[in-house]
Amino acid sequence: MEAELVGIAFSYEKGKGYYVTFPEDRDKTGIILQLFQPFFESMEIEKIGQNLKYDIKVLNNFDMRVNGPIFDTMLAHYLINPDMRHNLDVLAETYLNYDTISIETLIGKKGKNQKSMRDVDLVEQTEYAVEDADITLQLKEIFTPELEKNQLSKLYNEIEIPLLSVLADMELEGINVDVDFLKSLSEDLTKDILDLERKIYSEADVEFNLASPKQLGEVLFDHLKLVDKPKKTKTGQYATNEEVLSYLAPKHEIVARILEWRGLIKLKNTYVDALPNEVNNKTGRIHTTYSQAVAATGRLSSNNPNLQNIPIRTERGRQIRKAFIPRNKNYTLLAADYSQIELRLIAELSGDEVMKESFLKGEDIHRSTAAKVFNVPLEEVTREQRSHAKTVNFGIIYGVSAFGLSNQTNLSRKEAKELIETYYETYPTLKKYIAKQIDFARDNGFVETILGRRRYLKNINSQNSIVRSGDERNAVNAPIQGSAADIIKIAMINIQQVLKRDNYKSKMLLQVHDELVFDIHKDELDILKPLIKYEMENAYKLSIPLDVEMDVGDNWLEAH
DNA sequence: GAAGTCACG
DNA sequence: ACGTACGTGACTTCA
Repeated sequence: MEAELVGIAFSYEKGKGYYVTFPEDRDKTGIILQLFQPFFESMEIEKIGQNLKYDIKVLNNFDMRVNGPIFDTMLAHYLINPDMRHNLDVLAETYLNYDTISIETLIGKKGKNQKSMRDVDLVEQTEYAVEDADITLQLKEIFTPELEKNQLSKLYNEIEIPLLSVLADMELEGINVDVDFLKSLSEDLTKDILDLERKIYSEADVEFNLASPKQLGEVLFDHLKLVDKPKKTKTGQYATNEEVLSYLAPKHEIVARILEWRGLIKLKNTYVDALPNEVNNKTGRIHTTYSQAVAATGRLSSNNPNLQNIPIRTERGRQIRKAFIPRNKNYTLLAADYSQIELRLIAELSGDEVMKESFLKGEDIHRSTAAKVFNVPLEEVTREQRSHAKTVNFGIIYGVSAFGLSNQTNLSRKEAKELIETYYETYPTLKKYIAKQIDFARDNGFVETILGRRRYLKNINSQNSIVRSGDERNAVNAPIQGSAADIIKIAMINIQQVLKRDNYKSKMLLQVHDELVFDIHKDELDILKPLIKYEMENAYKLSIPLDVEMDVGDNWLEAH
C-alpha cells in the first residue's frame, strides 16, 4: 500500500533479462508505466512472478491492472511442498543450486540505516533485479511438470491462482474502523489496568514489572511462596501461563487480579492501541495482508495487522469488534460463517452414517453427540453433557488423548478414556476412518484434501513415538482443516466473480477461516444475502448439507 | 532473536 | 516410560 516503484525486471529467456527504472515523480512514473499497458493487460501473454499478489497490488496503486494468465512460483511451490519455506533464495538454492545476491548486501540490514533500493548503484540494482526475473522463469520450468506429476495442476490453476487476485482485491479494499471508539475503549482500559496494578503491587508488597513473566514468577513463588513446587518452563523459569495461574486463582486474590490484568493489557496493546496506527493515510482504512503460502494445511493467514484473531470470546474483548464498521451510512456489514464445517467434513470423509444422519436432520451436533454418548433423550441433555460432547467432537478432529481430554474438561483420566471409547462406539466408522488415514499416510508419505492438496508426513514411520504420533494426528487433521480451506476458497472465487461481473457496489473484505465479511450496499442486500449463502453452501457438493449462518449489522459484532 | 504468553478458527 | 489436540500472528521481556 505504501511501496514506491523503483524498477521492473523482465526475463523471457534463461540467463537473460532487462531492467526498467522509474523516477521518484509519481506522474512521470505513470507515463512510463503506460507504455507497458499492452503487456500487463494482454490476455495472451503469461506473466510469471514470485508472489505476484504483491506486484499486482503495487501496480494497482499506480493505476495499472494486470490481466491474462499468471504463474506464481511461490504458490506453485506451496502446493508442491507446503511445509517448506517458499522464498526465492531458498527455491533458487534448492532447485537450481544457485546462490542469489542477498538484498542485505545492497540495502543493508533492517533498521533505520537501511537504504532504499533507489539509492543502490544502478549496475547492482540491475544485477539483483534481473537475477530475480531470470530465476523465477527458470523455477517455473521446473514447477510446471512437478505440479502435473503430483496431480496438483487443477488445484493450482482453478483455486490458488484465481484466489490470488481475489485476495489482492480484498487487501486493496481494506476495512473501515472507528478510531474514536477505539480511543475511548483505550481510556476505559487504562483506568482499569492502573487500578489493578495498584492493588497487585500492594498485595505483593513489592513493585515490579508485571509484564515480565520472569519477575512475576519470582514474586509469586519466591517472594509470596504461593506453592511448594512451582511448575517450570523448559528453560527452568517459573511458568506463569494462564493454565498455571487459573489453578491458583481460587486460593489467592492476587492471582485473579493478575489474570485480569493480563487480559486487559493484551486487549489494549495488541488491538485497541495498535489498530488505529494501521489505518492507511490515503484510504483511511485498514489493509491486512493475507499469506497464501504459509499455513501447511491450505489455510490463509493474515498479518500487518492480523485481522483473523480479533477478540470475541470475552465480553470486554468482543467490544473491539464494534470498531469494525461499514464504509458509510449506505452500507452494512454482513458476516457469513460455515456452521460446523470441519465436523461435517469428518462425517463426510469417514462416511459415518450416524454422524451424517445428525447433519441431515439439521440437529445441533454437540447436543446430538451428547444424547448418544450419555444415552439420554435429546431434550434432556444438560449443559455440561453438551459441553463435554463438544470438547470430544473437536478433540477427535485433532487426535485427542484421554490425558488431553481430561485436561480440557473436569473429567478424570479414567472418565475421559471411557468417554472417548463410548464416542467411538457411537460413531463406529470414525475410528476406522482415522486408522485408514494413518495407513494411507504410512503407505504414501502424504495425506490429501478433497481437492488433492497434499501434506507430506515424513515422520509417519519414525521409530520415535513422539514425532510419529504428531504425524499421525496430522494425518487426520490436515485433510479436515485443509478441505474446509479448499471449500471457502472456492466460495470466495465464485462470489468475487459475481460481484465484479455484475458491478455490485458491495465488496468482500475479510476471510477468517470459516467466515467471510462483506461491506454490503443497502440497496443490494436483498439480492446478495441469498446469493452469498447459496455460493457458500454450494461451493462443493457433499452428501450432507453445508450450512451457512449470516447476519448483518452496523459493526462486526452485530453482524456476527 | 528466542522465549513466554495469548488472541483467533 | 514418555508425552500428550490442529493451524496461525503479535506483543513484551531479556540476553
